[in-house]
Amino acid sequence: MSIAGDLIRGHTDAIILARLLRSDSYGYEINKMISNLSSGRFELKEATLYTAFKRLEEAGFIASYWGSSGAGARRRYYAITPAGKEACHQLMLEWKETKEIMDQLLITEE
Amino acid sequence: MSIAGDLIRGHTDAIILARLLRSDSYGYEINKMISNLSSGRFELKEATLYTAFKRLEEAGFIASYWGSSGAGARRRYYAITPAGKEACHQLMLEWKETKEIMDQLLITEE
DNA sequence: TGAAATACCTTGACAGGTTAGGTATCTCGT
DNA sequence: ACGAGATACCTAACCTGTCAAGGTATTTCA
Repeated sequence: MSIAGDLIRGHTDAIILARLLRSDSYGYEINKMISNLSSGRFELKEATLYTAFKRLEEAGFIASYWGSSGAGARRRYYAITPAGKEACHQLMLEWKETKEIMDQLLITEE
Repeated sequence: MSIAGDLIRGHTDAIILARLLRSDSYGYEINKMISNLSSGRFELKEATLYTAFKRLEEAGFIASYWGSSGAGARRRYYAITPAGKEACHQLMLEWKETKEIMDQLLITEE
């Protein structure tokens, strides 16, 4: 990955929630989506991902259920909750503000 | 402040170096500049600021000297080094890439 | 049958930010 | 003269999210 995790830190929850806003999904797939959407430039480490799931579930922003596994390894699916949608919206606003502020702070001309 | 520290984490060095690219300055003033440039929406904690100075100086990105204090409390000025300019440039590119990637990752439409 | 992909999870260490203190000087109003 | 508030610096201990490194189990395909 070309972008260090610390640069994204504080935004991983937003990333995950944004993915679940589209549809229910499971860890492995979400990680692939993130890799694809960033053209391979960013990838969440598995430990980070699962820690985030735990954090988000404890916060009530996502709920999990085991996929009705007919074939393939078992999958734990996650669904975003109403509170999670609310939080996602909020986090996106914060990202917008972070961008504005950072761009201001990095200006070097008069 | 309206923006949590974790959202900026990993970018404080870039912010400080960008300020010193303009001119030498000292801790208290840099903090004021950051507050002003962000319209009061972001403020580095003092402890964060001074640990960053220490980190940047140890990395050889900035150099410090005591201001010729005629009046007022003593001030420790910081100047950016050539290596610091290089690092600043690099960090700005990383910020640009972070923005691009994050914007991709937060898209929820098709 | 064995490698590679899929899929999940945990533990311990680490780095950077925060909390909560501390010191000292200068200015200004009363 | 005195106290409040601004200026200006610094540190130790803690908190939190990420990461490295390990683990388990199943399916696919050569």
